Amino acid sequence: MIESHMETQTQTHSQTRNALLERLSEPERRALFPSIELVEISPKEVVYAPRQALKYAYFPETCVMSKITVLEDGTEIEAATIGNEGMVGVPIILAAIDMPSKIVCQIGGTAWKVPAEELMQAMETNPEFSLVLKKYAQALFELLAQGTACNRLHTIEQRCARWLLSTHDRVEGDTFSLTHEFLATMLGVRRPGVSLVAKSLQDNGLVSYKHGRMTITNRHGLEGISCECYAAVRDNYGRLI
Amino acid sequence: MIESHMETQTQTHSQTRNALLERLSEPERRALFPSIELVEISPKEVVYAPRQALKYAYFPETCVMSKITVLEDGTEIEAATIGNEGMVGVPIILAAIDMPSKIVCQIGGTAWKVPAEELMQAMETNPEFSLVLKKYAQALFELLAQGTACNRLHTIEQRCARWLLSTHDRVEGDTFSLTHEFLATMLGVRRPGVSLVAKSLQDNGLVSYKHGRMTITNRHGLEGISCECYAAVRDNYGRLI
DNA sequence: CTTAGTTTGTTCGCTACCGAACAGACCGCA
DNA sequence: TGCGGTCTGTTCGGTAGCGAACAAACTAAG
Repeated sequence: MIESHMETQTQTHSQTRNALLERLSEPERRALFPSIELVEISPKEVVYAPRQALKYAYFPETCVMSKITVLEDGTEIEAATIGNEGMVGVPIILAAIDMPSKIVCQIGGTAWKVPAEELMQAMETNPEFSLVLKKYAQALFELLAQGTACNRLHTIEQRCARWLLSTHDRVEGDTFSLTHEFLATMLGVRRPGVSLVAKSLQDNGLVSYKHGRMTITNRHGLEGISCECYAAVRDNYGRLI
Repeated sequence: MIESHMETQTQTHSQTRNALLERLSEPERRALFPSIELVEISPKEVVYAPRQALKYAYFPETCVMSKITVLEDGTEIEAATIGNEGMVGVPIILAAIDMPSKIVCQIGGTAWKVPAEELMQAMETNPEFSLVLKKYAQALFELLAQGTACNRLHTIEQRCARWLLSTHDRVEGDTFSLTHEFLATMLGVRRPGVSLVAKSLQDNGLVSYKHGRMTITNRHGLEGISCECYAAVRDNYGRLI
C-alpha cells in the first residue's frame, strides 16, 4: 500500500532517505534486495522483543527506533537511538540469530524492511556495501561505549538535551510526539525529573511542548546545554560514514 | 624471550589460553598468523590511546584489559572488560582504522599480538574463525548495551561486585593487584565510595585486601551482591561462543 | 630502621535524584 | 458540552553519592 503510494510520488524508489541504503545505486538495491519493502512503523511498536528471531533488518526513513536494555525487574532504558542514519539489525551482520535487547519504535514513520538472508547475502556479494555496514556497526559500538560514560556521569538536563538533539536529527521538521513519561524511561530517570528539566528548557525558549507534542525551538541553545556525547557520537559517525 | 621461555614449557604453543584463538588448530594458527607473538603487558600500560592507529589485535591470556571512554575533561570510565575470553581490536574486523576509546591494561600478564592485516586476512580465508570473531563482537556489543543500563541504575556496591567477578573470571588464582582508586575510576565513582563498599565486602568475608592486593574469598557471596548484569553478560557470551 | 610515597579510613556539608503522591491542565470522544 | 483518560506541575521526605579534606596504615627503597 505504502509501496504503491510511494511509487507514484518518487522516482520509483530511487531515493531511500536512508543514509546506508543510499550508498547503493537503485539497480544495486533492486538486485541485492529483491524482497525489500517499505513499511510504516507505529509509535511504541515493538519491532523486536528480547531473544526474538532476527528475521529482518530495518533501514529507517522517517521513523526513529531505540535499542532498549530490559532488566529482570522489567525496567527499560535506552542504549541507542537508530534512525535514517543507520539500521536495526546490526547483530545480523555479526552472525547472531537473536539478541537480548529489545527494539522499540520511538517516533512513528517509514522504514525499509529487508530479510536477514538477503542482507547477509548482500554482505557477501557487495564488498563496498559490506564495508558501509561494518563501519556503521563500529559507529554504533562506540556510541554504546560513550553511552556508558554518559549515563554514569552526566546530569538529566544534559542527557535530555542530547536525546532531543539526536532525535531532532532523525525526524522531519521540528515537532514530534513525545511525553515526559516516555523520555524518562529512555533516560532511566523518574518522570518528574524530566518534567522539571523540560519546563526549564521551555522557560528558556529552547523547546516548546504541550500534551505529548515536543517542538525544538532553539537547536543551538540545546547544543549548549547538552553533554559532549551528542557531538562525540555524531562526529565519530561522520568520520566513519 | 617470553616466546622461547614458553616454547620449553608448553607444547610449542599448542595451548593459547585464549578462548577465541583456541577455536583454531595449531597448524591453522601458524598459517593464518605468521607474525603472531606472545607479549607481556604491564599494569596501567596504554595499549591504545584514543584515535591511535589500530595496527595490532591482542588476544589476552593472563592479562586483563579495559576499553575506556575518555571525556573532554579527562575523566575516564570503563566501558568493557576484555580478557582471555575475547580480544582487543574488534573495530579492526569492523573496518575501522582507529577508535575514540582507549585501551588500558588492568591486570598485567600475557597476550597474543597479531598484526591487523593478518587478522583481516584471516577473516577472509577462514569462515569458521570469522564467525567466531563476529560472534564475539556481538557479545561485546550487547555487553556495552547492558553497561549503559548498569551504569545508570545499579549501586556502587552492585557494580563493584560485578567488576570483581568478571575480573576474577579472567585472572589466574583468587588474588590480583587492585587499588580502590583504580576501581573507582573504572566504575566512574569517587574513591571513598569504593573504600566504603570494599570495607563492607571485607567485613562480610567476601573479599580480603591490603594495600593494592585484592583477594576474592567468597565468589558465591559476591554473586549474590552483584547486579544481574554479571550473569546476563556471561550467559549471552556463553550462548554465542 | 627510617623515610617517603602510596593506599586506605573517615569525616564534613552538599546536591542530584529517588519514590510516592496528588492536583491541575489538556484533549478526544460521547 | 461534559466526561474520562492522558499528560504535566509540584510537593514531600529520604538517600546515594559527590567534592574536598585530612589522618592513619602500610610498603618499598635506601
